[in-house]
Amino acid sequence: MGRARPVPPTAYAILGLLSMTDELSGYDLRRWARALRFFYVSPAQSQIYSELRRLAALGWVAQRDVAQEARPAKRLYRTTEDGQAALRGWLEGSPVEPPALKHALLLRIFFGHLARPERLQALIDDYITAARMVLAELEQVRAELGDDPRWRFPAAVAEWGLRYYAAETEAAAAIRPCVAEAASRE
Amino acid sequence: MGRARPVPPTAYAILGLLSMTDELSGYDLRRWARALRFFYVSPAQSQIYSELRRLAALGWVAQRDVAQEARPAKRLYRTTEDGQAALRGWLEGSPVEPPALKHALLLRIFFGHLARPERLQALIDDYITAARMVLAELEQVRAELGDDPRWRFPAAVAEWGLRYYAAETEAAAAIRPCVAEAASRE
DNA sequence: GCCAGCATGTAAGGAGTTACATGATTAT
DNA sequence: ATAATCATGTAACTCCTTACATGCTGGC
Repeated sequence: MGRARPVPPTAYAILGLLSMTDELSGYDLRRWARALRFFYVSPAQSQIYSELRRLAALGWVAQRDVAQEARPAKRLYRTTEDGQAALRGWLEGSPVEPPALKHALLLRIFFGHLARPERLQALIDDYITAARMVLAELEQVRAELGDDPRWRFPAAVAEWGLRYYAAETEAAAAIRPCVAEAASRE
Repeated sequence: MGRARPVPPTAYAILGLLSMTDELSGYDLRRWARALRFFYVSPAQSQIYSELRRLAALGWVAQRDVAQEARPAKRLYRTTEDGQAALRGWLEGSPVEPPALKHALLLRIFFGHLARPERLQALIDDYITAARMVLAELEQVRAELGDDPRWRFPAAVAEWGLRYYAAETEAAAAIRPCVAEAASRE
């Protein structure tokens, strides 16, 4: 019973989403997976389907085909006992990867010596605007989750996210003058 | 003169590092690239070499082989005029990708209903410890950069990083009790 | 004797993406 | 008319990673 090669986090993410619901199609999952976008790259549609096939092959999800009138047929998935056990094992036993961040704005600021300062400031301003929009979204998400114990953990993550994006706007605003200083020099 | 397919950000990152220095080998770059690790996944050694070959093929860097006694031969790279122009074009003209985050801890907390609360708390504690270590590193980096105008932009990024990781420790500490609350329920 | 450092490179493969294909229904 | 929604799936490709290969020098 050799443990096969490790399953990627995205597969666990999909399995986890299924574990919080009853039965979902790949199409449904695409919407659910958007909930991850604040803290985890939400997978492409094609990947959702391929991960579902992987999970089915592992016996971690069960599938059921449902015909519909006037709509394409659905394939509904739900977690199996093995799937729940796999998720629990992942949560309890596997090492947590360090967060992977690719911050394209910071990459550009890092090489800011080659840009016009006004351009950098504009990029920072755009970023603050975008972060504020995420904040607004997250506030709504947080409100929708309420204090329903069923969504306690997503709610905790949303609260983290609120702090996260608030800190981003503050950090962006804080370094904006440094870039301005560079502007007044050249 | 059809614009070929876009060059990945990592290539610009390497080009940018070369633009801040005189001449570097792939081996040297591996160390320099570590500076990116706080805000951008720092590339694997093999990728550094392959990106350098790509940049050389584009004419954005020039290479020069240097024989050494008692050491393997070096291949030193420096940016060309075209390379500088490409970097400037990237900074000024190309759209900034939204930050991509893969926060494995938050993914696990999101699915926390399947974990023992003590486990989640331990994960959070580990994360806080790790974030504090990053903070210590960043403080040192920031101190080393000083107020040398040459490193103004890296310094600004380091300051962003200090806020970022401080916010992470705070967010982690803030949601820890929510997880604890779950513990007292079950 | 052994490991770290210097220095480059190949091979294999996994994770993830975009774009395409199909086709009916409903709303604008 | 046209777009969005429902619903799944394939093809091609890129990015990036790990592991391996090579080999000399210097310090402990």
